[in-house]
Amino acid sequence: MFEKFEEEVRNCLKNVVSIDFKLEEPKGKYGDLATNIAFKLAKMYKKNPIEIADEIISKIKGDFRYISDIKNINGYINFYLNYEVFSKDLILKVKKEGNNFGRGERKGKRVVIEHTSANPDGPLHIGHLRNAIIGDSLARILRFYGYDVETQYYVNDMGKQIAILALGVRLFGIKEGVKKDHAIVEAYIKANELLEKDNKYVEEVRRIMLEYESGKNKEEIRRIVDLCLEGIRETLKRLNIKHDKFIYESDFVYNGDVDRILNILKNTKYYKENDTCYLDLKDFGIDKELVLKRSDGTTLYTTRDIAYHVYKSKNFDIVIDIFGSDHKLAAKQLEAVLKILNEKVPEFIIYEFITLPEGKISTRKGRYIAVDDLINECIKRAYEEVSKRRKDLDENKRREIAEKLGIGSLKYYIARTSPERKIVFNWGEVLNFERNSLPYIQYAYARICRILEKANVPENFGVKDLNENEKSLVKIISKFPKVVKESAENRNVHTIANYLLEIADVFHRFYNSERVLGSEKEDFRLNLIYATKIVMENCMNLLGIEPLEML
RNA sequence: GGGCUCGUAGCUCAGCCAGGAUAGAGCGACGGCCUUCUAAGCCGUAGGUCGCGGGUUCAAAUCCCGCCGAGCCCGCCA
Repeated sequence: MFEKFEEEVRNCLKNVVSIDFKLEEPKGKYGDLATNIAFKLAKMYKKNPIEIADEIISKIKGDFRYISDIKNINGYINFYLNYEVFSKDLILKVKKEGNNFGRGERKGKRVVIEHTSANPDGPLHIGHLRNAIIGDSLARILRFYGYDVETQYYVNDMGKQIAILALGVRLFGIKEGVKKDHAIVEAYIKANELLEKDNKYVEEVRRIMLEYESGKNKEEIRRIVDLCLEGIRETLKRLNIKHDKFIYESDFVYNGDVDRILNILKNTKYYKENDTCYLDLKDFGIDKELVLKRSDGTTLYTTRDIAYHVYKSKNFDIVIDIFGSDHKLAAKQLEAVLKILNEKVPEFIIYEFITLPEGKISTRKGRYIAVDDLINECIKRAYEEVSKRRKDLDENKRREIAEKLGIGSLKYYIARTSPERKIVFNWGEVLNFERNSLPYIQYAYARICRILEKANVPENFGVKDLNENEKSLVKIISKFPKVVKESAENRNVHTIANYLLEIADVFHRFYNSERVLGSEKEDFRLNLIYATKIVMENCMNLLGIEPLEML
């Protein structure tokens, strides 16, 4: 809605000046929108910007719905919002559109987002979590913005690590009575230990790999992989993260795609052979040669990944990959190869790692925190907190709140940090249930729910003489569509998370000094907080976090 | 050594892409606010050479160059 006000300001300025200008939101006690256009013109005409601003303002005329006043402050032209009319329009719109408020128009474009894609050799750990949360939320955001989004989990069910896993399962079996992915990783870790000790197992792994690529152990390995995925999916389900499709890497070998693409590449000038087949990508600024086939003839992860990306390129308009920063080179290589093949280059969302205070995460060495354990710990801590604060609630209710608050807090913590910032994992920070995190947001939401429980939101309401707290609330929620656009177009998730926090912040302030029930403005305020509630819900939906009516 | 990313208050971060009017939050510290819609809240005080040095500009945390510091990558692993 705020964009309507912007549009009005932009249009009236366009009628007066012909150069490009930028609108900004002043921070302090200035207008609701301002432009520095007078400074730009002052330079061009060598005149005082204050005079120019006056001149521009005098030329602006017409009937405006949302502009109530225009003032020249030190050369900045400030536009003031007509809050009475704007608030009414906004609230009516939000009420009418409900959970569709802020939704973008259909773009008619198919987007594929690949995320999580953790190797099926063990449970998800804290590093995968960031990938999954960013990917899932981005999918929700782009869908809401109007794209046709499909999410895919690329299952790396081929290559050395899977051969090692197969060896582990052959030798040690899969423990019963344990969550499948956790049982699988035990065999995997043991096999890795053997490999370090005894060379004969290295040869064994090589043989499994060779046989597998020719299709020999297909069923055996698929069974192990699917078992592990069963566990991973269970974890993702608890996190409210869903993939539309699971795409198996090995399928690109078996269906002939990999060979087909290798043949195409063979006829390019980049293709080279010695013991191996590789691409020389120096023309793309990559010194490192990209090996496509080992000397024993087997393909590599990258080879198969190229085939996967060609498939995505052919079936979608926009390809988005969520990658850890350790995959930056791989991304660059992939980009180069896809250019050679004349296929769509993906947009890479690169995130930095979450590290443990004691060092790097390694599934192979069993040094990681499983997401399952993390979730349980979050819920446990949330439960303690809820129990402390809500002794009046019964056990079941407290457990229910703790479950949602614990998982939501974890997701929120990761979603709100911009991806290029590395995170050193710290229980105290992740599980901060005091202020400024999800509980703070949920608390604002619960406060709204509590008021709305006690009164109906009247259909009709008058709006007049808004105070600062009311204005702030109106303004912040009116920006939601704009925030969605920004978040979607920049492909970032933390914008939404931070915006949601801002709404909660503004609401808490409002709540603290303005009475809703029993006030003279009860009708208006009920409508206002109801609209706030809807916008908060819409935000939480984009983050895959369930709003809590009570905490 | 080369490539990429990050460096904003004691700590954790937003703002940087699309440069503008006194750089925003939270934690921690100190001081206030519960007979009224949940105090998981609100208000106030203290705390900043926006890593350092140049440049572009009327204007730089934001753009450009150099340097310093931290992280990641540079496998016939994935």
